[in-house]
Amino acid sequence: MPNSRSTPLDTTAVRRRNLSAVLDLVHRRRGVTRADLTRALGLNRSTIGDLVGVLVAHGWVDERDDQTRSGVGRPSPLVVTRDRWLVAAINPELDVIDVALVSLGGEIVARRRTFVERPSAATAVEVAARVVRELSAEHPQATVLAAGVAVPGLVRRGDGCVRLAPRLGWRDEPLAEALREALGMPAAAANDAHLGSRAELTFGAGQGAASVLYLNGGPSGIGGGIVVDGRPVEGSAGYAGEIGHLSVDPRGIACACGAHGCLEALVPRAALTAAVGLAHPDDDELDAALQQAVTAEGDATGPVSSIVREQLGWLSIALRSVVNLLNPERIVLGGHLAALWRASSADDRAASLAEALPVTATDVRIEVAALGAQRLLIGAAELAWDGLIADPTEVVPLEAAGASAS
Amino acid sequence: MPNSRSTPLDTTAVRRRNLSAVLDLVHRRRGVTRADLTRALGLNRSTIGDLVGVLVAHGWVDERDDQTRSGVGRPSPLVVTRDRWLVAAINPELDVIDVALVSLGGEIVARRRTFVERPSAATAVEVAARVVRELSAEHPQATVLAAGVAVPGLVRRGDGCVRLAPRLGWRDEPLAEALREALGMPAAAANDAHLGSRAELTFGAGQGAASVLYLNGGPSGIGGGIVVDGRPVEGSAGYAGEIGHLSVDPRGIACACGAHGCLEALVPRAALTAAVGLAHPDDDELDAALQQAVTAEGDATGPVSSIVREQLGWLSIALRSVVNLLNPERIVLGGHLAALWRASSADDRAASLAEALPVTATDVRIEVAALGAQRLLIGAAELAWDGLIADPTEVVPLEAAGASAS
DNA sequence: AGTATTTGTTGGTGCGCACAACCTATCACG
DNA sequence: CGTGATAGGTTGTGCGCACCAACAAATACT
Repeated sequence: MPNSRSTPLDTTAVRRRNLSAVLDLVHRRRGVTRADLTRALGLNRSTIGDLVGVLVAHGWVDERDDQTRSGVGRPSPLVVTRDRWLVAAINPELDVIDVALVSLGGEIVARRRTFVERPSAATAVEVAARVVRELSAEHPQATVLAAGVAVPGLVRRGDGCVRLAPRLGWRDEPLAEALREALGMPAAAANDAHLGSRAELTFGAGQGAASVLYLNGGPSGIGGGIVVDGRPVEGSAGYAGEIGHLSVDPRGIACACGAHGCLEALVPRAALTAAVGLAHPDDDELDAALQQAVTAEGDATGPVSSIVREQLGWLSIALRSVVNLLNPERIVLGGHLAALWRASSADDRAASLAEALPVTATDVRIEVAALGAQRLLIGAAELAWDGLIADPTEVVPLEAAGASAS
Repeated sequence: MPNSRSTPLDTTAVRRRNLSAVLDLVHRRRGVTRADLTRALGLNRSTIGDLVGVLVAHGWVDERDDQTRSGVGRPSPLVVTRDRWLVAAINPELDVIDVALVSLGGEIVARRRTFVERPSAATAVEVAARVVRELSAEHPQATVLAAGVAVPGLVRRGDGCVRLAPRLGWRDEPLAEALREALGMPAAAANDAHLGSRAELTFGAGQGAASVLYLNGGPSGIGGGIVVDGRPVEGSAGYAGEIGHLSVDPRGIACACGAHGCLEALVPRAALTAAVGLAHPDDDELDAALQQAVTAEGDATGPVSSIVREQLGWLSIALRSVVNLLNPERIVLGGHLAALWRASSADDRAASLAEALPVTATDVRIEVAALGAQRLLIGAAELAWDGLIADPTEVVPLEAAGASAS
């Protein structure tokens, strides 16, 4: 049943939701006092005490004294994340399969990069499953409960089927299902830019904002993630956020997607790397080189500055459209778009939203992504955490938690 | 607290939510059997019986035998909307203030159009309040509980302040507040296109879809409403949905907003009315005249057909961008965009999403708005219903309902 | 040391929903 | 036209959960 104002609830849903709300807050803040929880959630002190007790019993969190705090009144114990339960985060790329174990609070506990040239989906699943088992064995005190995959391509909502990943040459691969079988645990897959935006929203440059627009520039194009009222926008089938294929110039050059004048065709990373004369820089190297080149030129008419300026111009047109369309609170730029932004002059940056509607544009903050190279793994972990945080007592029966917890 | 996975609940929230869910379903379907409710909401039969009983006691709904149904088993009573409680819907326009009383189920019970040339906000509030009282007096068996206003302009989220309504010449008018005071009841205001999209979503061409993109073309421009996963997208401050100010051609002509190449600058209603030689046609007249002109020409190179074709071209560019960005399930076109769509050739229509990403474009259904001239009033009523349906027992104490009912 | 302040703890209360058993109304079929 | 099957409303019981109020504990201020 779509578009209903509210879904019905039963009595057990109350407990589930409240446990979930507490755990979620501990997750995003990595440490909260019980007093904080009562204030933030508006529940009764005794209720919070009870809920935290349940989470402790199930091995999700620990309680300990809060040294740092001071002030009148009885000190409130700090509720902190624990490494008893982990999730696996997986990011298959052109020549490497990146796997990590991530704890509650989004911290990477272990990470291993395995080099494989253009893996098939089957190979990727196999390698990922093996590495997850290896890393898991190296952390015997912890248990991995679920997995999330960040895929550079279009992933169908619901079943996590990769409809198209041009960079990897995948087409209609039931990735999440295969991984679920190979690992014997819940697994989910989603577009990498979507997950990047989730990571930035929860732990990075999007923190505190309710509606965020995230644009990431990579070697194969520009992807994006949209967050509205705190919820990621997936679109009806999961393919939302393709900001790279916004039409920016109807008479523009052809794009790999078959259309003309797409943003990603007009603002390619390759143009920037070529301008600074680097073959395969990572994002940090590109960022540094661009800044250096622009300062060296000193003048906005220099060759590198001109390219930066031209690209920023196209980006501004896209930003203007999307700002008018979605009225976001914050825009987060990642990858080469971050480098482009930082290399642009203050004037050009200030002018980037000059053509957007004033009421909308004045309150938008444009920021550079904060999470760097771990972004996709953290985002993939968030995806895996979703189901667990939504129902913390279902996934981990009390006996299991009690049995191996000292 | 923004972007949290779930908000906490208390025990009373269960009742509230379930009452709200039942009432909402009756509202959108205008008549549901108790058996339907049990199935749709997944609650126990006894619970549904109880909830319906409460709604009946508070004067929201009636129960009566369902004549139409047939089949084995005990017949289930039909839960139907009642006219005991109404909301006021208000739509101030350039030269008329349109006021209606709307019942649960979105049906217009009474409507009065009052002609006023370019009213100030104060005048509009005064006239609206007077007309609401008049209509209210003509329906003594009913009570008006809340009001909603559809404003042709940018309305701030939260307080319903009209930041800018160029057509009316309003600027920073605290409309909702003024109306709340004048009427002595809750009042809310929102952008007219947003409310149009809500009306189409609930009762019109958007029914059944969870993510809908709505574009409406009027004499003063193109507005839009976005619905994602069943929820209207307002943006951080309420100004989302300005599809008319999507950049479609960076070298295009200047728009009233100060930018260049906005969709609404390139697809003006005036061009179509001029092409068919009508001065001030309403949407239906324009639609009929366009269809007639195009069929008369027979040929795609005729003058009217050319204009239609050119406008559809620009519209297609905008649709392509937004489809790639939001992956909607359905697109609903209203006003002159509906006329434009219907006057276009089948080939041109089929080609309109040719440049969008195939996975996204194949499942999009493009439809023409279904609700006609009542759309904005129904949408404004929806806005007013929001608060009432969210908490049906709070607004109407039992005594009040019992006292004047029966 | 005494008081004010903040917070955790405990037992009692109310309430909403699930469940099961029972009752009722219709249809189908011989 | 009666009997069985089917669908669905009705009633009473029990459980779970959050709230509340009073109490206990741990700090800071004077």
